[in-house]
Amino acid sequence: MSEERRLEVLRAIVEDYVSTREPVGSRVLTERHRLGVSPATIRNDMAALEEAGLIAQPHTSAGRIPTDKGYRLFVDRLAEVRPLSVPQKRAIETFLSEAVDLDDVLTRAGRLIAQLTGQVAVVQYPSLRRSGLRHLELVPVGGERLLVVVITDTGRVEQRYLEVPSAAAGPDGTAGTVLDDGTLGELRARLNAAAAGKGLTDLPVTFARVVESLDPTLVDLATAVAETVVETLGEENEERIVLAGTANLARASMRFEQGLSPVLEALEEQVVLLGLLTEMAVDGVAVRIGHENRLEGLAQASVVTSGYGSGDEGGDPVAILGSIGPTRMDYPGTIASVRAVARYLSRVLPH
Amino acid sequence: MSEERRLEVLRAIVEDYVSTREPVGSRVLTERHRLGVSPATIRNDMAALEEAGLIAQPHTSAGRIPTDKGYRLFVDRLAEVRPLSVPQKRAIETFLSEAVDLDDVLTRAGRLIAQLTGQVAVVQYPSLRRSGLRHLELVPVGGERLLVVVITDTGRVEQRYLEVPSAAAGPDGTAGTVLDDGTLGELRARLNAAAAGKGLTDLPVTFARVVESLDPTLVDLATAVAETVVETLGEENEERIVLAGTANLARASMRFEQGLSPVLEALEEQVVLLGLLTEMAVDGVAVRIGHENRLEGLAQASVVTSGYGSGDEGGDPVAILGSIGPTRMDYPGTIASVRAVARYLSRVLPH
DNA sequence: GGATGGCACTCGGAAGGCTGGAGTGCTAAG
DNA sequence: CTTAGCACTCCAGCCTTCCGAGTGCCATCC
Repeated sequence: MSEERRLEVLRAIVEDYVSTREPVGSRVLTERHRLGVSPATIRNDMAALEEAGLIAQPHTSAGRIPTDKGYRLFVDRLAEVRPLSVPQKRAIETFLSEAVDLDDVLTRAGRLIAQLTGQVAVVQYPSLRRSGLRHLELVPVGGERLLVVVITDTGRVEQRYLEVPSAAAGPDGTAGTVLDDGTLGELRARLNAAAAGKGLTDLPVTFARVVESLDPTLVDLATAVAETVVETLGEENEERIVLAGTANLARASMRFEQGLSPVLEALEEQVVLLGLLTEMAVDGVAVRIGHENRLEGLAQASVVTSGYGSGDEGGDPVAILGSIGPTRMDYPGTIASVRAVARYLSRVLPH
Repeated sequence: MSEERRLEVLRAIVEDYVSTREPVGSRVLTERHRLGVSPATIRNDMAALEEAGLIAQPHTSAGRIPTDKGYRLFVDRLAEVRPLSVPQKRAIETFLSEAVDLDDVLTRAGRLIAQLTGQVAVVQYPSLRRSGLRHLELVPVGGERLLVVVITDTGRVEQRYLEVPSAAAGPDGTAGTVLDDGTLGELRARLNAAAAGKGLTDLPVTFARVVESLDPTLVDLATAVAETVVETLGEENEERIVLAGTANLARASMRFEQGLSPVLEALEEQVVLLGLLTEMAVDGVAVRIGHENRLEGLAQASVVTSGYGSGDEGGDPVAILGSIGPTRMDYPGTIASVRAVARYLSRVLPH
């Protein structure tokens, strides 16, 4: 009863079950996989695999299906990486290169993954907290409001409205003195000169230094702007997520035993989903199978993710993307797709 | 056989069917609705309603359900407007006022509608083509690229990268001469001064005039910028949509006879969905019932929309939002929710 | 003439029973 | 260790039965 063949049997079971969606029995296994032994032998192996908790039978006298643990072993040791085909790679490249801005890139990445895997895709926006400031823009809006536009290293653009602090307004109550183009231009120039390239950690100090050196009438305004910028970059809940391919879910709905509403619900809880993603932040590809996900709703689902935007290899990735599908998914294919898109994305994004 | 009572019967059927999801028979109708007549009488009325194509039976010896035509009549003549409760209104107001920027407002609006109606919500981004330019920002990125940030009347921020035309670069091949802060600042100032508030129709002319008056070394660059801006505002496919409450769909999946995949598919086709929305553009609330939607996938669904952002009443709305659910939806409730959110949105948005 | 009560008829869907086939585990033999 | 044979289990599909809800029509009443 060679250990080796037993694993081969496990692989066969996983592959068959994934492609047919039916519990697989000893007979079909021998027919479809040239294992060189008879069904009876397979049955012995299967008994051992079941003993080890790698496979299970839905009911007596039914075929076997892999358990979460079985999938785990398959992914870790049995799955062969299957690189994408050249046309596929080319498709990714062209489709992504057609994007006009960051939003567009991420949306397209989502659609790509959804289409390649036939599952749901999740793409997290580049984390603001890990981004540096590229440029800061101040636009007066109406008399008393200022639009603060923050452009990050990663090409993300965030905007916040700011009520101009009343103390900054002229003595007659109008804000004319401060909000004219010249003053604002100078403030912008100073702030930008000092802060360019700096990240969340350095910014407060940097800004403080700039504020000190300013004309007293500008201090209040500058402080408010600085605060807004730091807040914007520090906001945790402002993290965004793109979902794509929800329709795929419905099409594959029979694959989820308990219906797909728990899954859809989990997907709608963006906060929770974000937690899941950041938890999985690694540079390479990570796989969570079934109950390995702490989320109730995803107990029947597996999540395949990869970090992206970590520059040219190494370092913490700037955000995560991935694909979510039934535990009985095509792991090698999904992993390949997710990785491929993540890599291209890393290359395309400004770094 | 009074006409009046017959309509009353129709209303009763719609209301019962919507709340119970079961075909409704003559007996329960008399029990639940104090119509003051016997089941036999109701049966006569129902025969007439069926004759008129307003109701139908799924099978012989089953109760009646409203047809699309029946719902239409109900919506047009029978439904009583049911305003939202005060706490509900307050909830909308506070939730929307907490939003930090446009993206956030629209996302929140979507969630609100989804939650209020228990259905899927659709929110279209303010149309770029109907927006005026509020501010234009030019940010140098690396040596040879320029980030063009366009901020519209409606608070939408769009960004485009622009390769600096080589002719604009200095004779030595570097772009230093043109892309320094001073020149750029001047260009920005000129363009902004000329273009502020102008819309898609006026911009080309305006820009052309500015370009004429510029230093010859700047002409190429300015032209490129102007082109980018006009392109950005004119792009039709760049229209965006926010979806919310997809999970609600799954929860109500049994309400769709043919499963929900056609519906989900229709929702994923953003282009198509946009077409649907723009087709329904009216200032007030519009309702499309079942087959009135040209989309195959939405034959079992109804769409309730409202324009928003049309300033203080009147004029074309700047975009559309709405809710999509099964034909057997709570029309009065949905209409009230959609209208309420649209109104608050119109108020909150910069105009 | 409209409203009503009575009655025969229809039909969908749930409940129960039966059967075939796929699959297992065990044992004994190679 | 592998294999063939065999008895056993159990699901899934199929058919049948049966009940209740609901209808349509007719004769009757106000």
